[in-house]
Amino acid sequence: MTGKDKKINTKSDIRVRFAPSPTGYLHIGSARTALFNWLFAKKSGGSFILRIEDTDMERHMEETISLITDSLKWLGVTWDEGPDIGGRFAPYRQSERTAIYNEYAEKLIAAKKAYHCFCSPEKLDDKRKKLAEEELYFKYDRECLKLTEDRILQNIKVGLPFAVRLKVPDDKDIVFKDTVYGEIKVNSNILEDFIIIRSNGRPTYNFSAAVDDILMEITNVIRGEDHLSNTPKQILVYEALKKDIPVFTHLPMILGADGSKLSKRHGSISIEAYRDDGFLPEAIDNYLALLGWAYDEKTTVFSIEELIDKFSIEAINKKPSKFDYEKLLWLNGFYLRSKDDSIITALLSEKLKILGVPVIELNSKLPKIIPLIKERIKTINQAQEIVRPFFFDINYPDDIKDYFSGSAEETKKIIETAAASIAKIKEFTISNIESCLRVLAQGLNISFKKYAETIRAAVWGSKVSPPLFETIEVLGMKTTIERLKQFSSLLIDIL
RNA sequence: GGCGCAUUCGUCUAGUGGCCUAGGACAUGGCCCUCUCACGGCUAAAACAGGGGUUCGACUCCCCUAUGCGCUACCA
Repeated sequence: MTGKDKKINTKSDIRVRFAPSPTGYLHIGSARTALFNWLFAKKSGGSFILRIEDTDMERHMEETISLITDSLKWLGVTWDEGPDIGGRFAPYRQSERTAIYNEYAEKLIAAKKAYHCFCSPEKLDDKRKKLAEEELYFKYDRECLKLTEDRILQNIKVGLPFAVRLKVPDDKDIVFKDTVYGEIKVNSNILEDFIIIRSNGRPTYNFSAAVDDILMEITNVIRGEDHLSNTPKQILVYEALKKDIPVFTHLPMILGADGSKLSKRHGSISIEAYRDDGFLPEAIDNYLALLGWAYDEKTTVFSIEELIDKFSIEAINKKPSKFDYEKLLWLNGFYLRSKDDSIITALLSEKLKILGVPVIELNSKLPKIIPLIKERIKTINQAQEIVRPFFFDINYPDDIKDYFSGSAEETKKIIETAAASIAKIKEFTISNIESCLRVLAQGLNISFKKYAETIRAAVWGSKVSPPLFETIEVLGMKTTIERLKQFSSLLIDIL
């Protein structure tokens, strides 16, 4: 309405959460979910909560928690409350909240909205299988709902293991409005009395997530579309507890290039892997934002600030998207090109140090090298490859003779004249190297194109290289001449 | 099987009944720049899943079909 109603970047009561299960690294899809939650929180001036959903101790792997938090931090997704920093509603690990879930389950039992179930998983399984043979679907038959109070007490007393089931109301339409998918209506009859507390005392997902979202005062639930079908169950928990439901926003899935669920078959799917492969976090963030969201009809590049500024839940679309590695690569290259040389230098230095290049050599060469390769790389790892001949001896490939088009005689002449003339250059500058080589080519009446391809093969061992004169300048007179001679002797063998 | 959701160029998408001869980006082809490769510029090819309605008019609304995906666990 009026300007003062606009609440951007001021504190608001909006509270969102990212709730990963620590079963592995942070993958693409989860990262997108985290990003959208974070963008929404930033945009609305709300709080972003990190909660670890580790209720299944068998699947849970402790080490992966730091894997996930490290990746989030790398992406720039920061949290206001979480397991490591605490907050008003601590603890933020569900494994530390078992007593809370049990307390709420007890309340529900007392209110006759949930009940003890002594059926063993094996027994249930048998029933399921039997019905499956007739192509029928098993829905829990409420056997334990019929148990008398005395019987239940007796069972508990003798130590019979039990789970707790939520009593799902009969024939009730569960309706909610998803901000992306619109109104969703499901009849409760298709739902069984699902388990909320397992026989080991731990809650199941649909219960712990709902309870925590209530307790942590989550206002907006933003998560993957795979949870859309679970939402009615959680709403039932909200209703049983007499609480208002939050605003639900489900995000379309991210699929592999072939349209199937994104998996290792499709290449790297962990954020960690992209970091190791030399991607920039801003490129990943930007790319992820484009999956299921668009600002207008032409903009594709967004800085984090622009993303926060322009992001809106309303603009999220419903269509599942396929992960396009090529486009990510292009974006990363784009960001790399826009970066200050010093940033690329720092990133590349790290990689090169590991390969054993002395820091002093790095410091002297890299400032000259970066401008030469900046427009030729899409990742830092590609930079590492491209830059190799500047730091290590080269091996000529077996098909090296296909790299130049002249005759053996001609090639030999080119190499020899070059070696002799280059050795005489007084000041080893780019322009002196250029004029030296151009004069040589002219003198031999050879096109410079052809001349250059031969020199390139000799000093770089490849058909492609960074710009020749600049490359030679960085290599230095000594190395250049050594390579020309090395190449020359090789020529004798292959011609 | 049941329930739910989706369907615009190869891919990400714009499009909310006439602005659409459907726009942009990546990828692809061509041209230019050029010592190679890139970068950059120009340019080309490329889509409304199918069938019914509704309407003067449908990419846009409704129905059906097809296809895909998700949920249907004492996984999350």
